Amino acid sequence: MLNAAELREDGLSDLVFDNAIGRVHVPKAADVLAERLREQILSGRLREGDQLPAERALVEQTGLGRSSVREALRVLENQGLISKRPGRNGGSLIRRPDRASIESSIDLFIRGQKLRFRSLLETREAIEPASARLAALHRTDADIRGLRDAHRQLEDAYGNVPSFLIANVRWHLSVVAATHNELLIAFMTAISHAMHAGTDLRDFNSDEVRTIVTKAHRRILEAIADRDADAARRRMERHVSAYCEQAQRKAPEGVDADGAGEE
Amino acid sequence: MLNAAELREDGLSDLVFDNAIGRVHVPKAADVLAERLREQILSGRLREGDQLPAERALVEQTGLGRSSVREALRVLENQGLISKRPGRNGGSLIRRPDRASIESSIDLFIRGQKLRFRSLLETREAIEPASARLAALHRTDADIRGLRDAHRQLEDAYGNVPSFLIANVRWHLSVVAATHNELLIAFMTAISHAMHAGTDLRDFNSDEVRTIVTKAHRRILEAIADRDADAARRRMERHVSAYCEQAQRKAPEGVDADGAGEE
DNA sequence: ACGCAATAAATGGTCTGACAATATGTATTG
DNA sequence: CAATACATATTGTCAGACCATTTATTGCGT
Repeated sequence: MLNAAELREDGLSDLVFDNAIGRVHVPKAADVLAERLREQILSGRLREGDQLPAERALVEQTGLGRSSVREALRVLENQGLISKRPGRNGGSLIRRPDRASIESSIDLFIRGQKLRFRSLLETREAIEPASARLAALHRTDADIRGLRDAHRQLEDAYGNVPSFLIANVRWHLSVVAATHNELLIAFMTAISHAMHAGTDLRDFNSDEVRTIVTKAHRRILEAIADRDADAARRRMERHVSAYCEQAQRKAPEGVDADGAGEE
Repeated sequence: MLNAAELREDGLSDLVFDNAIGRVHVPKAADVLAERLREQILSGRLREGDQLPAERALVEQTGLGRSSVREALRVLENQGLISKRPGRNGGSLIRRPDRASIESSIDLFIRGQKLRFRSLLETREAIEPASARLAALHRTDADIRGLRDAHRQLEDAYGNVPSFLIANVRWHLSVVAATHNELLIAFMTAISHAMHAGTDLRDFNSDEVRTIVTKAHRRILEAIADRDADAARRRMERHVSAYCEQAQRKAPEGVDADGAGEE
C-alpha cells in the first residue's frame, strides 16, 4: 500500500510538502472503499435489490484486507445503503436509505448539542403550518381516514395525560404524513421524538388545555379534509404558536430538552 | 457469547420460540458496544474532550475481539461522536455531533430516494419564511455584516450566472445563520446542496430575473436589519414562492433532482 | 546543563488465518 | 416422497502479527 511515509524519506521533500500543500490527508482504506461503493450505489450503477460481491470477493477485487472491507460495509450499513444477512445466499443487499438514518442523526444532534427546547419549538413553528397547507393540497382519502383515526385516539385518551400526549404526537405526525413529502415527514418525526421527551406532562394537566387542543385539531382536520389550504395553514399556525407561547412563558430562557421539569 | 443456536437444539423449543416471539433478533457485538458507548457519551458520563480507553484496553474490558471493538468505534466516528488520532497519546476523542452528520444523511436520503425536486421546494417554502422572521428577531450586528457581505457578493456576481447562483445560495444560508437555530441551519444547508445541484442554470439566465432576485433580497435584508419580523417573513415568503412557481411552471410534474435539464 | 538527534513506546491501521454461527441447497434414507 | 442429515456459502468473531504515526524518553555531543 502506498502512503505518506514514502513521500518524505528526506528532509527536503518534507519541507516542500509541508510548505506547499500542508497537512497531507491520508485516507483510510475502509473510507476509500466505502466512498467508491457509495458512489456506485447512488449513481445507479448498482441498483436497489442487487447484491454486492461477498466480502471475500471484495477482498480479492480490491486487494484490501478483510477487516478493511468489513469496516467499509459496516459504514454503508450504518448509512442505510446496504443491509447484510449471514448464511448461504446471504451477503450485502443494496438498499435506498430511508428516513431512519436522518431521524437518528437528528436525534443524536439534538441530544448531543443539548439543543435549547426553544430551537425545537421554532423549527416546529416553521414546519407544521406549511405541512398543514400541503396536507390540504395533497391528502388522499386514506390520509383523512388516518387523521380521523388519530383524532379518535386523542379523544379516547382525554382522561389520561400521558396517553393524551402520545396521541397528540401521533395526530401531528398524521398531518405531516398527509403531505406525502418525505423530507418534512423525516424532520417532523425526528423532532417529535425529542419534543415528546422534553415536554412537561403538567403542560397538559388542565382539562381546559386538552379541550382547546382537541377543538383546534378538529378544525384543522376539517380544513384539510375540505382541501382548504389557507384555512389549514392558518389554523395550524395559531395552534402551534399558542402552544409555543405557553411553553415560552413557562421557561423564558433556554432550558435543555432533558425533560427533568425544574422550578 | 450466548446466542440463538443454543436456544433451539431440539424441535420443541424451536416451535415455542417461533410461535410465541417470532424472529429473535441477535445483536452483533460491535453494535452492542457502540450502543453502550453512545449512551455513556450522550448521558454525559463521558464528557466532550475526554478520551475513550485505547482499543486494546477496550478489548480487555469488554472481552470482545479487536475487530469488533474497531467496528464499534468506526460507527461512532461515523456518527460524529468520536474522532480518532493515531500515534502515542492518540486514541478516541469524544465529540459532540455537529451538523455534518445530519447534512450527510439528508444528502444521502435525497440522492438515494431520487426525491422529487418539488419536495425540496416545499421544504424550502416551509423553512425560509420562518427563518427570515427568526433572523429579524435574533440577529446580531455581526449577522447583518455577514448578510451585507453576502449581498455584495451577489451584486458583484451579477454578470456571471454560475457565480450568481452560488452567491444566491450563500445569501440564503446567511439569513438562516442569523436565526441562530442550529436545526434550521442544518436543514437548510443540506437542502441547499441538493437544490444547487438540481437547479437549471437557465432559470437565472435573464437579466430581469436576476434584478428581481437582487431587489427582493435587498428588501428582506432591510426588514431583518430593522428587526421587522413580520415584514421579513412576508417578503421572504413572496420571494420563495415566486421562485417555486416559476420552477413548477417549467416542470409541472415530478422531475428528479439530477440536474440534467430535459425537454 | 543544554539542545538535538536517535531510540523507544503507545496507539491506531491493516493483513492473515482460523473458527463459529447462520442459512441454504443437496443428498440420503426410511 | 418427505423428513433428516450433510455439504456449502456466507457473515460474525477472535487472535496475533506487523505497519504507520505520533509523542515521550534517552543519550550523546557540545
